[in-house]
Amino acid sequence: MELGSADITPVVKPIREPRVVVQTLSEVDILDDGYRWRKYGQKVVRGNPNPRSYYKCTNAGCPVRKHVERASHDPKAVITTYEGKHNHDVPTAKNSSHDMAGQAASIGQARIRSEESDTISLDLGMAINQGAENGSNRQGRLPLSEFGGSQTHTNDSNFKFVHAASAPVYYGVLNNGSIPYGSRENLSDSTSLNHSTYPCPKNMGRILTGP
DNA sequence: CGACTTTGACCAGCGC
DNA sequence: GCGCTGGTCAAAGTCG
Repeated sequence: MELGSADITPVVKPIREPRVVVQTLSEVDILDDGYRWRKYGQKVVRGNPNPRSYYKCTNAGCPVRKHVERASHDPKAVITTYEGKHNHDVPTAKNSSHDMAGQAASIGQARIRSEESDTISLDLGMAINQGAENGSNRQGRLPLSEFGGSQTHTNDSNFKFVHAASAPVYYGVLNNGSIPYGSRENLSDSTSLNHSTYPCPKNMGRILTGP
């Protein structure tokens, strides 16, 4: 549409699967979102002394992958990047008594469907409240807002702030595969540092799980 | 015994 | 063309 066929190079990124970046404050790396994950790799990436772990959904035919890495300066900030969409139900076969699995199933696969753009409908099975985004405005200092301001193309990528169980979670939906935040360090820097004393009521499901 | 984690090696993409 | 970085694979090991 721009110039027809001169500048556009759509072939570069054939990424179809929506990418969802979830940042949580947790002491554990593995966020039990109800699905079964198999670790298939670990790598130390630049700019972050903490290794990044690669997980795949163990369900047959499920192409979902997820990368888990800790923020460089925050041992409690865990950045989880989901890629793909679960094409199966939550395997709540573990113990759906009173565990996270039950919660996730109960709350229903958080279907993040953007109203602004038909981005994704990823059912992560995590406990996510969509309505929490309007109530909390404290993340205004985050670079996310900056991102939203400068990036007028909300169509291509939108970022959402939601509450997962009650832990501050930043939900980023990428439709074009680009990174919403310019520098990850900024994100991590202002993420948990300011939320050291977030008001966790009582409903902290699993995100902030303690030993 | 099965499922999962760990770890090293290999491959592809990108920048210089 | 070369080197670096990120991502994935596969074999071995560990735990329940």
